[in-house]
Amino acid sequence: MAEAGIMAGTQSVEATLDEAAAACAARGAQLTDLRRQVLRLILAAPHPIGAYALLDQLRAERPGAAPPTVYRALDFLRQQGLVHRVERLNAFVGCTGAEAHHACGHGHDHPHQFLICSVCGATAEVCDSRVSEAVASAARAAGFRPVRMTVEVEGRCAACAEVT
Amino acid sequence: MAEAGIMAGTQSVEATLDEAAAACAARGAQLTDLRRQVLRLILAAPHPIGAYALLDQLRAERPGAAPPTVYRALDFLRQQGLVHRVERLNAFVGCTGAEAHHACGHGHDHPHQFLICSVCGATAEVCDSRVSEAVASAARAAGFRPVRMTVEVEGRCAACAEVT
DNA sequence: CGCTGCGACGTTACTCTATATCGCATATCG
DNA sequence: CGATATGCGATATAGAGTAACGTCGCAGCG
Ligand SMILES: [Zn+2]
Ligand SMILES: [Zn+2]
Ligand SMILES: [Zn+2]
Ligand SMILES: [Zn+2]
Repeated sequence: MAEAGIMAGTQSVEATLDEAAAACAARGAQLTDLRRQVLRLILAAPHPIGAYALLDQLRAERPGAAPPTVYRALDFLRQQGLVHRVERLNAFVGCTGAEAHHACGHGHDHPHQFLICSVCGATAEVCDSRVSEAVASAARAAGFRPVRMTVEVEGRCAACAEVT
Repeated sequence: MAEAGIMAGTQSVEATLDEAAAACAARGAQLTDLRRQVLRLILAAPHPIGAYALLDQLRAERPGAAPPTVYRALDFLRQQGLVHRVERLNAFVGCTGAEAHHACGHGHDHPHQFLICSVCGATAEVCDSRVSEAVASAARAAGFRPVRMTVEVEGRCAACAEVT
């Protein structure tokens, strides 16, 4: 596990961006310059990043940027499964589980879980089918028809747990 | 408005408030008038209610109320396990799983899951230990030490699923 | 060519959510 | 009595998200 967000050197980010552009194109969508810039900022951030922090950084390249600018890009990136929203943090993070989903045949709106370290802020995405099935099963047992689920765990990451 | 599934009549609300006051007292905390008013509003609401909707209603009885007024009360009520926050909705709801937790020996910060109907807005709290254990187990498998978890499922409740 | 529809983006102006402070009153204790 | 803690009123500000409208560029078409 390449430690939540600390991975991704600059090269790797650009490579990911190219892959993302290809994936979008394959679905008839296009990763425009703006969307690419926003995705680059998210991937370059060490941790989940808020919409307004994103906006501040974006303004360096695009002075006219306003909240709708970044939110529209975020909506697109989320639809494409390139970015997830961390509800507990009101922040956004790049999807790091794509390979697994492709292997499992999942589309671009796949079930996932977040492990959020309350010490260092690192956030890791995991995709445990036992979890998603347990949740779905509990929901159905209550007569509920599940569509989307949010599973976020707060605690201490491996690195921060050692220090204790 | 008993549509939210597990609804409480007005009498039941007052009874719940008395129970809550007793539970707080047993822990050395006090359910003051303000906190009681806020909890009453939450329990009387048919659905999870936002902090500012709460504030509007609170001002009817307490004209000077301001955001910190309601947020302080909410913080207290959450600490006491009387109220939960629904992250997906930025809203608050009364705990309806208290009996189960007492039976299980859980304290006042118990693991729970929400089923949120995207059609009618009804939100049900369930406490499935298989879910919380599956999540905790997945977290530990990643070297993570879980402390608190948020599990929220969006979909259709039994009533709204029938209509299809 | 001009017309039209559409998607992406710019721009303004808001609403809603949440927190930071400051300050005052009371209560409780040594 | 002073000292500390809690509850709460009041103002201000930060952060998150949306509505509404306008503009530009481009594809399709008569
Ligand atoms: Zn993902
Ligand atoms: Zn950590
Ligand atoms: Zn509960
Ligand atoms: Zn429903």
